Amino acid sequence: MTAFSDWSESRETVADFRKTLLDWYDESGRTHLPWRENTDAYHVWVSEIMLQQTQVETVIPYYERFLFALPTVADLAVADEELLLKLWSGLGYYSRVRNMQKAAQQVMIDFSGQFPRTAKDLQKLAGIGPYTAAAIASISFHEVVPALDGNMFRVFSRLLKITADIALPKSRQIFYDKIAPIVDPVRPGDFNQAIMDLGTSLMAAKTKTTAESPFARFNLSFKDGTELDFPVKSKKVKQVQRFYAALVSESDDGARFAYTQRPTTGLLADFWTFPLLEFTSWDDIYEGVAAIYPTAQQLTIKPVTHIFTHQKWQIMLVKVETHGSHKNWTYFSDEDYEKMPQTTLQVKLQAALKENL
DNA sequence: TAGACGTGGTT
DNA sequence: TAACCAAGTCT
Repeated sequence: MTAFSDWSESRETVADFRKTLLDWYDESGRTHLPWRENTDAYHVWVSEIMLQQTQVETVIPYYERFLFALPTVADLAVADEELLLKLWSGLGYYSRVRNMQKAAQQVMIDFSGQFPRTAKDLQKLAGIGPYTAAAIASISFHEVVPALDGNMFRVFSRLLKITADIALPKSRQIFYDKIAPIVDPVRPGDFNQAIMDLGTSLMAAKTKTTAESPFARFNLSFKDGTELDFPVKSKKVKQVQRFYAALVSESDDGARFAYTQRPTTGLLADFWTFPLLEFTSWDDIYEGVAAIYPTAQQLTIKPVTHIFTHQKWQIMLVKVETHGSHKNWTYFSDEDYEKMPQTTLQVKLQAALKENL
């Protein structure tokens, strides 16, 4: 092998890389993960969806609970949405679980209860894109396809100094074409999982390769000291600040609080929260609330803050007295509230309320 | 295609 | 702290 040169065309070096990777995986891979104990497509699917943009440690308890409550795809297909959202509460990206039920119904109706066995067909299911399709196809059905996730982009961009911008969708094909011939034809699922483990350990985002690494000799960017320049990634989203008053309205008997249901589309779709009034700046909130509810009392000194990917919310809890009915408000007792699926945002608001009542 | 979509952890 | 990262997909 010539230093500083692309080895992906060399049959010998590719074979060497596969063996090095799989030997390392057998020795150092995270074989103890619950979803690696059973390669049944349903199990792999549930884990892959949960793991999207979500860390392993967070997922484990959710995964165990979900599989216990819904052991088969048939169970998922007919489950109540409220149960699904309960099982997902706090995990985020709630469209994932809604799409999972759609996909389960597709499997039952369009595929006679059997998961499709190829990446191409798996992508027909709701919520399954190119990454998840390839992961399931390779792990459960031994299809020889690369599962291109953030780890694989990073690992191969460094190994082969691929400069395509991973923020651009069109770059996926460039990576796919480069990596597909490298995937181990005998153990494609293990190859993909090994790359993920590699990407979270020896080749994590801010980790630099050492000369002792078994992958140093394959790493072209390590050889010329440009490792942390990869992957090339352009897009950046800036966070928007938003300011809210969360209205705490007790029913006449003092036993229940008012809630409103969020719109069916968009952020936290369909979840119930305290009624929220938005203001353009922090300073407007006090006067703004007082204008509508003259007897309003501020309940919190510091606002509750909640950060989404693209928005930062600051919410002040305000106790209000209302006269007449608010069409969109519903009063729930604590007992009924506990039964409903809740987002982390609402859990924070509720906790702040209990502390300050 | 760029932006929306949750949450928790790290720097 | 604000920004960025973590097993992406949908519109």
